[in-house]
Amino acid sequence: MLSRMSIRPPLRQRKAQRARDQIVAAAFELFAERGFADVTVADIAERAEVGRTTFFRYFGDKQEVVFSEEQAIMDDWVTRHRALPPVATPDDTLAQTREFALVLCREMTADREHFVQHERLLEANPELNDRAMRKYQRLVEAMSENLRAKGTPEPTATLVPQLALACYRTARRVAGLDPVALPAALDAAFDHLTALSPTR
Amino acid sequence: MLSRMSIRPPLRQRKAQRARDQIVAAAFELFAERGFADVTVADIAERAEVGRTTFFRYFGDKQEVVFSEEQAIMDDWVTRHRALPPVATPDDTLAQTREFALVLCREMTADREHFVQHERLLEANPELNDRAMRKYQRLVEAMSENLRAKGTPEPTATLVPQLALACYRTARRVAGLDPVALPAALDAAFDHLTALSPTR
DNA sequence: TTCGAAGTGGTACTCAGTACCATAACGGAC
DNA sequence: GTCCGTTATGGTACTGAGTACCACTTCGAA
Repeated sequence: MLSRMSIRPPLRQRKAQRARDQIVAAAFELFAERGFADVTVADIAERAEVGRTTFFRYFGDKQEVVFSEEQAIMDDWVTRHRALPPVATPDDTLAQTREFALVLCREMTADREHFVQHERLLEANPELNDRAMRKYQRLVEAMSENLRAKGTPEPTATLVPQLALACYRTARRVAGLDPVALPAALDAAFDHLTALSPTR
Repeated sequence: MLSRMSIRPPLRQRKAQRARDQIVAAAFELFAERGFADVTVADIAERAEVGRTTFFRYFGDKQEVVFSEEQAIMDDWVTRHRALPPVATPDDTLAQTREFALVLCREMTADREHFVQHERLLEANPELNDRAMRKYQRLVEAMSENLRAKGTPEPTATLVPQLALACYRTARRVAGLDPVALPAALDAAFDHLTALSPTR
């Protein structure tokens, strides 16, 4: 009966999800203990009680496991961004993007512990930072794609999301690892951006 | 006599330079033939007539050889940027950065063949693109550091170079691989940036 | 219960990157 | 030129990521 009411996914899927979760949990435990570089995929697989092969069936490479949660979140962000109403002028595009970026920033720092841990992991491992940049870049490109689909012309469609990223990086630098200060710093960065004028 | 007049570096250094050049040449030949992924370090070493070990003495990893020239150029850029006169306002900082970015952009696309080949290589290999982004980021951070050293306060010191990067990426997207169109597109991106106003 | 499909994990491989070391080449001294 | 300390070289051997392959198990639907 309960199984008829709640649409619970088939056993196959639940098992897969459990394996995935175990791998992620094992990986983060080990990374916290020894650091990313000193943990082998075999270590993770062993603690997660799966085969080494299985690890690679769930994650393309060792780095991906670090971003396993981010991916779903970003997909959600892109979907929500697509649902925003179209805007007419570049200024409105910037305003809308700014607001949206602030929401993302707040969500991203909502779990403060998690945010700090994640950022520390990236700081300690350049390869991970590279990968994170790629993710950000993909997010920004997806936003540009959304804007184009809603009629925003170039170069605004590309430029404005890139500006948002520039503001985020600025905020990230100014606020450091403080998850509370970050949204405010992002807002401030946008203020400084819009305060710039075409000197001469 | 000639050896007394021209200050030619000791044999050791010249040999090292030759080995380096051979490795780079061999690597690019092979990448052009088979693509980055299908060339092993052993292949490169063999064609360059050096040991595999020697390759890693000159380059930290396989990717670094792709950026071997860029590194020296970027160092030069940073030095020249440091030598720029200090400016007082954020608007002036933006204007100076804009001008500087345009110069870099022109230099970067001066050798059109090379530029196109390099960009194609990056497009075909995400890992290389990641690394390139790291390089750009480092350049931007160095510029921020220079600005700070010359008294530019935060967040301008961080924001403005990041904005320049945002404009570059926009230009790169709009102009595609066309090295001639790129500087103009960059200039246009800056125009659009400065045309934005604090709506509402 | 049975059968096809899909997931699992073991074996074995390639290749990047590192450590180590014996040997060769250099450069300054005489 | 000869000698010697220093440094570069490249060979051997190792670890670990990532891939290919495959026999075996488990699931799900009939």
